[in-house]
Amino acid sequence: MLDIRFVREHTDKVIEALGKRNESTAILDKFLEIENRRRDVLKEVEDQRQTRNRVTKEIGTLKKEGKDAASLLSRAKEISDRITEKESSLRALEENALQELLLIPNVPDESVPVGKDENENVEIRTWGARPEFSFEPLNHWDIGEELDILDFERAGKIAGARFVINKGAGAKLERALMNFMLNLHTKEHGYTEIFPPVLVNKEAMTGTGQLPKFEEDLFKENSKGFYLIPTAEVPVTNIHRQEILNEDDLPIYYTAHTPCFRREAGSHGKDTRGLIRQHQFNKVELVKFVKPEESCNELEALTRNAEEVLMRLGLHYRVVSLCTGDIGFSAAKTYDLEVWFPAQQKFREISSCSNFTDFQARRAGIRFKSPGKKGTRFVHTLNGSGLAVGRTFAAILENYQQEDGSVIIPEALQHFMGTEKISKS
RNA sequence: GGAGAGGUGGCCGAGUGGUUGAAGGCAGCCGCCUGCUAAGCGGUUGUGGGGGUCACACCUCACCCAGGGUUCGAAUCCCUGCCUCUCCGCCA
Repeated sequence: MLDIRFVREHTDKVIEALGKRNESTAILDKFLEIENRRRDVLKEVEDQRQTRNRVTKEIGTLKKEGKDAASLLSRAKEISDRITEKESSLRALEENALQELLLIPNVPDESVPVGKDENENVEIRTWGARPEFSFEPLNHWDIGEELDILDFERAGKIAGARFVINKGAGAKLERALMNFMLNLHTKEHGYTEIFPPVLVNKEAMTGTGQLPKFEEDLFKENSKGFYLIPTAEVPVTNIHRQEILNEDDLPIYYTAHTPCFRREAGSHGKDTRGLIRQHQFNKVELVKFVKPEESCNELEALTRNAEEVLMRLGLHYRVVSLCTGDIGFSAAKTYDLEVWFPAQQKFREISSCSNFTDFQARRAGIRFKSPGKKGTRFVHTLNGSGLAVGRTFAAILENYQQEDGSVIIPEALQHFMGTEKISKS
């Protein structure tokens, strides 16, 4: 969420940001109206509390001296009643103001290209080259089923659409990818491995910005009100919720491998086949907590860390800077990594790396303190996929498929797979 | 699931319902002192909001797990929730 004072004092900037995002300023107007009333009532409440504190103290003194305080008592009672009344309307205003504020998106960074939708995203760089095939390359789901390493049909039987069973070498490849990615990030990129809960509470979901706006994207557990995480960003960022970190502890780098769960409501008919859009998928996530002045550079570094995975797997990809109309609600800036899918003849998102500036930190109350200095500041949080395992799996099948139906295992993975190739058994 | 105990500042730890934002200790910071170090002496140190200032100063409100309640007044009393710990049972 944005700083209340910033919204109040730089309303023009917020209006501009909403405009760039193609969003109406209606929420802002509503927020400001409530906020102004809140401040008026707050002033009244505080003035009256001050009076009450004075009278109350006097009563205490009189009682101690054994004097009569009856007249003051009735006056104090009167004031208190009035305060109680005002307080309840103040509480309502505070709650309403917060609810509106939670719906206002982050302000895009200056460097983010202005654009309406994904068509105006800007390609930053590409790596590698499209693989050449002497035959018509197959879709990964056909390859996977043919090799008997992916089973969508039976997954449908036990769970439903948008689920998959990995089998044999398919299960092993999934595991190899997770190990490869985690090893790279922990051993070479300096991230600390985390294995967090995948069921989280409402506060955690609000902290990273999934709630209240995107409830329909989430699976909710009914008996205790847990939510299944749509990304490890949620539990891992919330590790430090409501904490004041020491400046010396920053930056903090975490990586986590978790299953992710998404309702995919509103994407009926999109990517109905294959691994691209599943209700459950594995992902290795990168999360950073950094000082504000460093978050821009940290985003570049984080993105490079994710790219390294693709480079080592020898997968052709490009980096795209999302335009203002396409960046996520909580993000100030986002780079998407898109990997080449030969069968579809297009680049598909495989990682999304974002700088959330202080937007999540303010929601989640993650601050830091400099030793010897007064006050605290909000950290900046960043995260990115490093990478989505299912989509990486799919990309490997498609890019490394052979004419005989087998799939070559990229060298970086061979050690984890114990084999150079997956063939039909 | 059953039975208990407990949640106070960066940490430890006090706290008869009325100058307690909170004793004391530790740690930190600033001085002083002592060949150096250690010790010693004095002072100082929470967070958030509102007002105020060029900026300080300063004024004020709130905060002793969270949310309600009792009261003129709550860290202190009552209720609910959350979390932690111990014992029993169950369990991967």
